[in-house]
Amino acid sequence: MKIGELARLAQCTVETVRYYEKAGLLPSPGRTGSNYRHYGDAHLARLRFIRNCRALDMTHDEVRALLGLVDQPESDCGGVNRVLDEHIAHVDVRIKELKQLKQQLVALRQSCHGEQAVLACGIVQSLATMETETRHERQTHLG
Amino acid sequence: MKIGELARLAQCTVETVRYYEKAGLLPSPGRTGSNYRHYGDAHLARLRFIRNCRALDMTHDEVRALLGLVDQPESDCGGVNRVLDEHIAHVDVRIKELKQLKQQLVALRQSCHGEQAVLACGIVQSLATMETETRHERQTHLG
DNA sequence: GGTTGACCCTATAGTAGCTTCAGGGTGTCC
DNA sequence: GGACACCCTGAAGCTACTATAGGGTCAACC
Repeated sequence: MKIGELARLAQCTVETVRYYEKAGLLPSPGRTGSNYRHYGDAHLARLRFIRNCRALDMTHDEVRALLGLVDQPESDCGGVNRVLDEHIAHVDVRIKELKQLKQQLVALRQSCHGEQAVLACGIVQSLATMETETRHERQTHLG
Repeated sequence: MKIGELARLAQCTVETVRYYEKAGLLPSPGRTGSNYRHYGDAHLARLRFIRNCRALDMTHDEVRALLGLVDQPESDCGGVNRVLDEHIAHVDVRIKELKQLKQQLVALRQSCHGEQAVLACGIVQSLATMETETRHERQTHLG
């Protein structure tokens, strides 16, 4: 099949497919006489795998790691489990970070007591003077 | 003060300060005879404001909106409250998304029943065959 | 035979928010 | 005058794409 059909079947764009090829996630397919990419079912399966991983917010490095493991089908699946467990841990960390962030934001929001002037607004004053001991270094790739 | 001291006081890097200037968040300071940037306390206050907003995961657009409001100190602070409320809503949405993602991941993780071969692993099989009706479009700038 | 339209190709630039690097100038101490 | 910390600009790199420019291919229709 040609790239347009592949993309449709995997629910992504043609540009994304070409991008994955350049990024080394999807192997380069054969070409027709007119230089069109020509894909088979194995390509579709691999692309679906990649899209599913991406839908689960894995990075390309994580996907690459999984694909590397899948390409050794007789080896045991401990590595797969490990990648997933680490990814779940990333998600957990990010949820905790965001919950803490929300608390900070709600507290900040409450420091405005309905004044009229921006000058007197508790939010603006806090943002201007807060010493950022509250800095959080992002622990994961999840923004 | 020079850029190095400013950066130290605001807990960021010199490069970040120059980047904020180019991005239009921090006004261009005066220059010394040897073309060094020369900052005053107003610059420090503004930089701290920006860094605090960024520590709260606001985008540059959100920060720009807040700075625009702050620069009209007599106007009322309803706009500030609105920016904050919207940002809190973004954070809420992202927390919900991540919780749902975690559920998917945990379910996927449980589909491995301790097989040895990658080929038979329920995780790998799911990732290869799942139809991604579970696709989630990101609703916010928070990754 | 010409042309329309859907599809394909490559290469490049843009997105956010920085970080890093190359290649230089400045200022002060010893 | 040499070492070293600091400053400057401009461009490239990061992630995971998306978009754009400028072209080639193929089948159908008139």
